[in-house]
Amino acid sequence: MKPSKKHCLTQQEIEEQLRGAGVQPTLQRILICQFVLCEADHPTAEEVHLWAEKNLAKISLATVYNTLNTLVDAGLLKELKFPHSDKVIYDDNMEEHYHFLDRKSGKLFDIAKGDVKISAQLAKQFQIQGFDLLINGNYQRDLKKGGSL
Amino acid sequence: MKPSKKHCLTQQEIEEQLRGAGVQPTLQRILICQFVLCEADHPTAEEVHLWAEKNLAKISLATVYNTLNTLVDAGLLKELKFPHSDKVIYDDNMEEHYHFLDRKSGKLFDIAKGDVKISAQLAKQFQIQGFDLLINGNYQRDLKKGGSL
DNA sequence: TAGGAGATTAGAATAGTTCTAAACTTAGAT
DNA sequence: ATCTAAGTTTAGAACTATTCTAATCTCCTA
Repeated sequence: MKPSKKHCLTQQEIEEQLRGAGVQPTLQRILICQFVLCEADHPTAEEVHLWAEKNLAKISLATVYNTLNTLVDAGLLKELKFPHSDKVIYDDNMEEHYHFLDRKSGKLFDIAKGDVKISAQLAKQFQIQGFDLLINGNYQRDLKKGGSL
Repeated sequence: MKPSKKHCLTQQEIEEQLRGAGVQPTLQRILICQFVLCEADHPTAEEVHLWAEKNLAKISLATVYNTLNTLVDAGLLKELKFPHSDKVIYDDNMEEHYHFLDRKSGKLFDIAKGDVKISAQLAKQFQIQGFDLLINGNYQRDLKKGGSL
């Protein structure tokens, strides 16, 4: 069972990433990066705020939004919106990719672009520049024998 | 140049459709159906409201929302949400289909399911039930010689 | 150790939609 | 024609997610 944390970064590394992206590495920003770049999985602003409140005595919701927007502008985070929710979802996977939505849990999974083939035969008026694809269905963990539940 | 109206219905036919779907055909509902089922193309609630105000002396925004939700529940209309806008968009095309978004104009086009082939090679944990696909790009009208602009 | 740019903050504002509770309309039984 | 009950419409309040505003705070540079 591998850990679900994608990539753990030290505070140093986060500071460097921020500075490299032209963003002043303040306490609040470093903390939020720790969460959104290392721990979280498709969090909403609300989830980031909740987490930040636990890990930083005092932080305002406005700062959470400001920071998330700053990170998006700096190219460290992607902003996503899906039909099943009105909340913006943040994704630190900066590769172009698609998503799978588990209908039961509402949980999102990244799907590599290479795992899906899309071919569209459209009238030539339609000049395709990109696809937004949300696959929805059922995520069934522990399918293999000896699943650990 | 064929008219863009998809299917024109008489007031009678609309009343029948409503009754058939178990919805009382009130004046407001018939009027709104006239617009969303016959005239409009992917309207928002706001657009429906604007149109309704012009064609019916007095109608409240609440009624517009109530009616649209009633039509969705009755299976006469689909509710769509896309990442480029926070507004719900209504679609009277009840076939399963995809959409094309013209980046410049923000205009949406229905894309028949058969015009697009999607094949996903995912781990078997992912049991696919459906795809939400938004193709985005450039809609270039008048590509053929003799375009009428 | 003062100046100033930039960051943070609380709370107001905004947008889109839903809720509430009262008034109105309608359908059906008489 | 009349009554009643159920269903519809309405204005405005409420709600949710997010952005804005303007004051305060921080901290780099000189």
